Amino acid sequence: MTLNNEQAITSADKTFYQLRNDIVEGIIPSGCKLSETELSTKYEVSRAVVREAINRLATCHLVERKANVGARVVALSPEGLVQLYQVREALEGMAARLAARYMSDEEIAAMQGLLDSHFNKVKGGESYYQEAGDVDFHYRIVTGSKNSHLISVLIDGLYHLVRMYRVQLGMAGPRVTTAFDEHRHIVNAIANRDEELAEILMRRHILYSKNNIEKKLNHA
Amino acid sequence: MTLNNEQAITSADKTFYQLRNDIVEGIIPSGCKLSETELSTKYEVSRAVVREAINRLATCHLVERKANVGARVVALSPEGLVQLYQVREALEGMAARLAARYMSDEEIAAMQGLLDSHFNKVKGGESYYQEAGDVDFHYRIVTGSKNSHLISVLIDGLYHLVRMYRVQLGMAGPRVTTAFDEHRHIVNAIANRDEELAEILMRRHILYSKNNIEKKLNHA
DNA sequence: AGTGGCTATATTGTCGACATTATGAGAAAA
DNA sequence: TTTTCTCATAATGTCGACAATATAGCCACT
Repeated sequence: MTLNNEQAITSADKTFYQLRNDIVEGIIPSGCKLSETELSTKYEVSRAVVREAINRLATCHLVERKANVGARVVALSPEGLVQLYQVREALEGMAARLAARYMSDEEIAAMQGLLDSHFNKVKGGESYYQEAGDVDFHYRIVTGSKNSHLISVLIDGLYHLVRMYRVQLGMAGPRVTTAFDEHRHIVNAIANRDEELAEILMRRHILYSKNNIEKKLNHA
Repeated sequence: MTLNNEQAITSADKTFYQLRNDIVEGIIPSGCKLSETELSTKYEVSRAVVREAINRLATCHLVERKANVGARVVALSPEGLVQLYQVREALEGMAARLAARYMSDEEIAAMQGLLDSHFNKVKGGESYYQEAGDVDFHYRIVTGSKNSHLISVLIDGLYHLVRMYRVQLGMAGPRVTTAFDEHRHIVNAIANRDEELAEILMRRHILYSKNNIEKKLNHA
C-alpha cells in the first residue's frame, strides 16, 4: 500500500480517497456507473461532496464523466495500458534525468540504503519487494526531480491507474530480481550525475515492465 | 487564439472557460485571490458552479487552492517556466515519436500542407505565424500521438499555462523563421516514420524555445 | 509599547430542494 | 410486427441557506 502523506482535511477529501481506493482495488468494478445519490447515501455525505470527489476522480482518469449523463469507472483495456506506459516512459525518464541533476547527495545515499534493505529482503525470500518496494523506488525518483508537474501528474494521477491495472489484472508476479538490478543501475547513474544514462535506463526499465505485463495479459 | 472545439454545454463549463481565459490573458492578475462569492455575482451564476470551475482550474495548475482558505491565481516564476518546459520536452518528445508511428498518411500530408501555407504567410511578411501557427502545429502532433493521456495533459492542461507565460511576459516575438525550419524537420522525420529522430528533434525544438524565452526573461 | 488571547466577520465547506436533461416504457400509427 | 411519438421517471445540474473554519481587529495584561 502506498504510504499516504496526503491526509484528508475536508469531507470531500475523505470521500475522494475512499472512492479512489474502492475503484483501484476493484471493490467498485471497472465500467460500473457511479450514481451520485446512491454514493451519497452509502458514504453518508451530501451529494455535493460526492460530486466534487467524482470530479477529482475524473481528472485522474479513473472515471469518465459525460455531461447530464453521469460518471462511469474507466474501462481497462490493452490499449489503455499501452498508452499509460508510453506516458510513464516519457515522464519517468525525464524524472530520472532531473533526479540526477537535482537530488541532494543525502537523498541519493538514502535511496541507495533503501535498495540495500530491499536486496536483503529479496535475498531472504520475502516477496515483499514487488509492490511496496517498487512503488517506493519510483516515488523517490519522481519527487527527486523537484518538478511539481511531474510529481502531480505521476503521483496524484497515473500511479493510481497503474495500481488499478496491477490489482485487477492480477499482476502480483515476478520480475523481482531483474527489476531490482535495473533499479540498481538507475541509482548508480544518478549517483554519478549521469543524466543521459539515468533517463535511458529508466525508459528501458519501464519499457521492459510494459512488455512483461503485456505478455501476461495476452496469456491470460 | 486557440480554435476551441471544446464547447460548453453546462453552465459550469462556460464559467470555467471564461475564468480560464481571463486568467491566461491576465485580466485576472497573477497571484490574485479568487473569491467564490465575488465571482458568482460577477458571472451571474451560483457559487456551486464557480466552485466547480475553480476546482477544474486547480487541476490545470492555473490556480492553487488551500482548504478552508481559498484559491489564488498561480504565480509566474522563472523556476515555474523551467519546470513547465521540462515536462513539455518529455511529453511532446514522446508525442512526436508516437505521431511518427500512428499518424495516417493523410494526416501527415495535411500537416505538410499546413506548413506550406504557413511558409507562404511568413514569406509574405505576415507575423500571423508566431502564435496561431505554432499552436496549430504542436496541437496536431499531440493529437497525432493518439494517446489520450498525452492529449489531455498537454492540451487541456499545460498549453494554457504556456500561453499564460507567453501573454503575461510579452512573448510575442521572433524565432519565427528558425522555429519554422525546426517544424519542417520534425514533420519530415514523421513522414519518414523515423520515431527516434522525430522525438529528438521535438525535444531540441522545445529546449531551444525554452532557452529563447529564458533569455528574454532575464533581459527584461 | 509589545504580546497574548478573544471576539467579530467574512470566506469556504456542506446540505437539501428545485430545475433541467436524458432515457426507457408504452401507446398509436404504418 | 415494426416504428415513432409521447410521457413518466430518474438522474444530473443549479441554486440559496446554514455550518464550520480562518483571519483580522481589538482588548486586556505584562
